[in-house]
Amino acid sequence: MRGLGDLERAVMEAVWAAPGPVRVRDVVDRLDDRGPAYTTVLTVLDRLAGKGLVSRERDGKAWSYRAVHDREEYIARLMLDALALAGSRDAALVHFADSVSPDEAATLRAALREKS
Amino acid sequence: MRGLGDLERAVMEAVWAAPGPVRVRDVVDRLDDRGPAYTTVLTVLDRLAGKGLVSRERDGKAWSYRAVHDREEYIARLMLDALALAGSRDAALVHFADSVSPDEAATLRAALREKS
DNA sequence: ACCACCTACTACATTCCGTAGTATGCGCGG
DNA sequence: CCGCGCATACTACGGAATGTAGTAGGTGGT
Repeated sequence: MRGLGDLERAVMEAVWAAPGPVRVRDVVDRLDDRGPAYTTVLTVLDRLAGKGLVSRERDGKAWSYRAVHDREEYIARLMLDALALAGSRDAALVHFADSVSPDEAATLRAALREKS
Repeated sequence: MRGLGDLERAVMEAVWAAPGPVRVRDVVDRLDDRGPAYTTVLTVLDRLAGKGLVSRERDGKAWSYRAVHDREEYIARLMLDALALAGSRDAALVHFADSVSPDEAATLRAALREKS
């Protein structure tokens, strides 16, 4: 799956930012800097649902949308997708490890310790 | 920058696979399974140059192209780009660390040990 | 019954990418 | 010295993704 467009990403941000399921109206309100039309947001949410990134559920008259994966999970997936393109996954990982900040390296070390 | 298309990626593979700079003809030959026209490859290489992924230099009558970054560097960059989209980089890294295979975890640990 | 709000469907412009033709330039062989 | 062969620059076109939104129609509340 190709990455998301700008608006799609902004909509996902809005969905992730909300504590629970959101209605289209909520997303429109959170996106007032962009000022997209209600129907534009509706279309984007439909497309995101088609891509499996959000799910819909009835909420009275309207639909509510919720993210299928949380944001960090999604990011981790993107990173894995990138990694999958590498010829040598190990070599790519080494480059990656070299590129992160010291703080992030510490986070990674800790997470890897937990892991096994 | 949006990710590359299939042909663009295949062309980059060909460029990376070569030991040195490649001419358009070389890339066409390496892509005979796809059988793209010479001019198609030329166009793609131009676009890749426009994206800063390859550089051109004169080689007699023809141009030669070389990858600006090696393949693993490119992959690491993609992974960092994905990471940059995270709200919490740390949380994303933890998810990522949880997702890699044991072998890859070992590679990461080793690389992180080297690092500091 | 009517208004406000929601949804489903449709539509259109832009950009990216795959794909390639055409026109043109230039060096080498005859 | 001229044409052939190969390389390049420019242009083009179709399909998919994305941003953007209108229109028609349903439904609940007043």
